[in-house]
Amino acid sequence: MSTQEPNRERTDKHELILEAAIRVFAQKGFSGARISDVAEAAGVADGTIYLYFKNKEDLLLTIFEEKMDLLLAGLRQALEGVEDPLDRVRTFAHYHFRQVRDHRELAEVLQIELRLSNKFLKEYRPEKLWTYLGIFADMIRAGQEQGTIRTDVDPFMAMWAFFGAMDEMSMQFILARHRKFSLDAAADTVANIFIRGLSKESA
Amino acid sequence: MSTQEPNRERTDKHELILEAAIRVFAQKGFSGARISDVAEAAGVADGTIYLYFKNKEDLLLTIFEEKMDLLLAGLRQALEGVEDPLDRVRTFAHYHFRQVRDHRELAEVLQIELRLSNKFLKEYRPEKLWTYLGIFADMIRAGQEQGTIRTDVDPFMAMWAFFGAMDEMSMQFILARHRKFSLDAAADTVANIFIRGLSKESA
Amino acid sequence: MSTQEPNRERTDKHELILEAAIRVFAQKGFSGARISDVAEAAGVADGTIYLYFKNKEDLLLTIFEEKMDLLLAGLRQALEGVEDPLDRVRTFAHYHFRQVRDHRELAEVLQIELRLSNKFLKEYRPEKLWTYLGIFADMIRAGQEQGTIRTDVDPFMAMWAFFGAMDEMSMQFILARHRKFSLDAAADTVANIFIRGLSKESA
Amino acid sequence: MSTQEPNRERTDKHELILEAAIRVFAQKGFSGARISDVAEAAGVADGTIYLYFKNKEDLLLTIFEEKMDLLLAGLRQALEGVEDPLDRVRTFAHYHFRQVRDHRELAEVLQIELRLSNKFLKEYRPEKLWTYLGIFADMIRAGQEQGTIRTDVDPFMAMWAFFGAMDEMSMQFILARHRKFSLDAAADTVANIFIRGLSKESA
DNA sequence: AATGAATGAGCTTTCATTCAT
DNA sequence: AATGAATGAAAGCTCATTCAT
Repeated sequence: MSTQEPNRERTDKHELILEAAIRVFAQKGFSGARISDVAEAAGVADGTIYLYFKNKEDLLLTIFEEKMDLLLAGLRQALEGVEDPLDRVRTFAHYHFRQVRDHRELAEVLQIELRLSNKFLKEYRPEKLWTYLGIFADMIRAGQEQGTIRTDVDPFMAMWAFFGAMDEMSMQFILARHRKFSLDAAADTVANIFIRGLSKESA
Repeated sequence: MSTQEPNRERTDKHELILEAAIRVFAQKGFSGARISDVAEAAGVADGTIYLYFKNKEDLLLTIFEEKMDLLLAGLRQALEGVEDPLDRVRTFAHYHFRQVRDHRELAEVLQIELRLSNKFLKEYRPEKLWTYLGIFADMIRAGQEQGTIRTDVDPFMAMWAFFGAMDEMSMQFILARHRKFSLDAAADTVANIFIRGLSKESA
Repeated sequence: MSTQEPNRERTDKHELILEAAIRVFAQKGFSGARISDVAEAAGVADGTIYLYFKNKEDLLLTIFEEKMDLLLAGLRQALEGVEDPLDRVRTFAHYHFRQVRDHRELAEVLQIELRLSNKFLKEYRPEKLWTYLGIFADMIRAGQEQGTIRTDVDPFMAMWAFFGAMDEMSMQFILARHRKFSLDAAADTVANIFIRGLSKESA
Repeated sequence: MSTQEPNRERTDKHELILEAAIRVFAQKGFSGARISDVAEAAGVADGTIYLYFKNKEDLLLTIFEEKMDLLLAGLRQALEGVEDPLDRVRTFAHYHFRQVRDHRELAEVLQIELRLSNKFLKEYRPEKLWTYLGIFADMIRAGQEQGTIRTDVDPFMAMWAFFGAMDEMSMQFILARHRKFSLDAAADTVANIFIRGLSKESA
C-alpha cells in the first residue's frame, strides 16, 4: 500500500509542514509560535515554508481548510445510513468528540487558535465550519418536517447552541489534558440534553 | 488641595484606563491593540498605565477579575427569590444574554480576546468564571435533590454544555453586529432546550 | 552665541540623526547602509530613528528636502547683486562647486545615492532640484531678452547640459577623493565653456 | 548531435540571459530585479544563470563590458573619415544620443542602474567608459594642436563636462519617457555649446 | 503622580546562491 | 548542461516597557 508511492517524500513537504504547524501552534499558540519553530519542527529551513505557504496566516488558514474537508467527509460518512434525525444528532455528537479525542492537537488549533484570530472571525468567513454545522441544522429541519422535533425552535439557534456546547466541552477536555474526562460520556450528555430538549414528546 | 480626596483620583484613573482598555481591546483585539492606543483612549500618557497595571496582560486580567465580580454580584441578585431550579436556569440564561447585550464591548473582550487566549486558559485559572458557572451546577444539583432534574446527568458536564451554548450564541451575536439577532429569543431557546433536556418529566 | 540655546540637545536629535545618515549613506550607500548603522553613528537606539522619521526612505528624502532648502537659499544669496546673466552663470558654477567641496559627503549622497533610487527618479518629483536649476534657466532667458545670449538655445536644454556638466565633474571630484582636483578650476572650465557657448558674440 | 555546433548553444544562452537582464534591470532596477525575474524573462532556470555568470553583479558588469565594446566600436566607425576636431565633437554627440534613442533600455541600465552604483563607481574601474570618453579628450588635444581649440582648457575637464551634459540630457530623455523630447535637438544643443565654448574663435 | 522620549529585543519575510538530480 | 527545490542569512520595523525629569 505504501510501497506504491515513489515520490511521497517530495509531495509530502506540504503535509510535513502542515502537521508540524499543527503541533507547534497547539503548543505555543499561533502568535506565540515563530515560523522558525515550525520550520524546525518540520525539519526544513525557514524559507522553505514560504515555498509552500504564502505566509504565517496562510499556514493557519490552510490547516483549517484542509482539515475541515476531512472532518466534513468523515461526518458525512458517519451519518450514512442513520436516518432518524434524533439518531443523527447523537451520531454527530459522538463523531465530533471522537475527532477531538483522536486529533487533540488539531482540535486545539481549530478551537483555540483559529477562533482567537480576529481576522479569522471578523474578516474570513469560515464557510467550511458553516457547512459542517449546517448538517446539524438540516437534521433539525428534517425532524421538524417529520414531526419528531419541536417546531418552535429555530434550527440556526439550535445549531449554535449545539456547537457551543460541544465546543466548550471539547475545550475543557483539552484543558483537562491528563485528567479524567470521558469524551464518550460528554457526547452522550450533550446528545441526551439536545435530543430531549428538541423532541416534540419525551418518551 | 489633594488632601480632601485621598484616593478618589487614583481610583478614577484606574477605572478610566480599564474602561479605555475594554473599548480598545474590543475594537482592535488584545494583540492588535497597542498600549499607546489605550493610553490615548484614556487620555493619559503611556507610562501612566504602568503606574496602575503591571503590564499589558495585567490589564486584560484585571478587566476579567473586576468585571466578573460585577457579573457575579448581578447574577446573584437576579436569582434572588427564584427558587425553582428550572426557573433559575431560565433566569440565568436571560441574565447572561442581557449582560452581553448591555455590555457588548466587554462581552467581546471577555469572550473573544480573553477566553480564547492560550495563556489565559492554560496558565491562568479563571476562578471567577468557575464561580459564575458553579452557580449553574448548583442549580442542577438542587434540582436533582428535589427530583425535578434527571440524576443521570453530571452537573459539571451540563454546566459546560450550558455555558458553551450561551457563549457560542453570544459570539454569533457579537459577530452578527448589525444584523437581526434577538438575544431574548436566544435566551429562551437555550433555556427551553436545557430545561426540557434536563427535566425528569416534560410537562 | 551658543549659550543662548538651552535645549539644543533635545531639538537636535532630528539633526543628529540626519547628519549621521549623511555620513553613513555617503560611505556605504543607501541600500548598503543599515538603520542600525545610522543609529550607531548618531548614538541613539534603532527605534529612536523611527520617532523622527517614517522609515529609511524618509530619511533619504528628508536629507534631500532640507539640504536643498539650504542650498537654494545659499544660491540666491550668492547671486544677489550679480546682475549680468553671464556673470550669474559663472557665480552659479562657483557656488555649486564650493558647496560640493565644503559638503562633500552631502554631495555624495545627493548625487550618487539619491539619484540612484528608482523611486526618487521615477515616482518622487524632485521639485527642489528643479527650482535650483530653474534659476539657471531664468538666467538664460534673461540673457536672451537682453540680447547677450543666443536665442536658438532652449533654456531647458541648456539647463540640463549645465547641470550635467557640473554634476559629472563633481562626481569625478568625489571619486578622485585624495587626488589633485581643483574645484575652482572646474568651475571656471564649466563657466567658460557655457558662457562662450551661449553668448551671442564672443569677445 | 551537439558536435557540429561547438559553442553556438552556449553563446546564445549567454546572450539570451544578458538581453533578458537588460530588459529586467531597466524595468525594475538592479536591486529591484530578482534573479528569478531574469531567469523567467530568459526562459531558463534560476540555476542556469550561475552557469554563465558568477553572480548578480557579474551580470550587470558583463552588460557594461560587452555593450561598451559595441558602443566603442560603433563610435570609432561613426568618427571614421571625420577629420576636423570640432566636426568630430558634433558627430560624437549625435552618435551618443542616437544610441540612447535606439537602445533605450540599455541606456537606462548603464546610466541609472550602473553608473550611479556606489560599488561600480568606487570599486570597479570603468575602463571602457574612460576609453569611450578618452576619444573626446583626444579630439580636444588634436584641436588644440591644430590651433582651433583654446589651449586654456584642460581636455579632461572638458571631457567630463561634455559627458556629463550628454548624460544628464539622456537621463531626462529616459525619465521623460513618452513626452516630447528630441534627442537630435539635444545633440545639436550640446554640440553647439561645446563647439562654441571650446573654439579659439567663433566663426 | 505623571510624563513621553528612548530603548532594543524580537520576528516575518525575501532572495541570491547552492547542489543533488 | 540544466534544473529548481531548498537554504538561511540578513534587516527593517514595531511596540511593550523603562526611567530621567
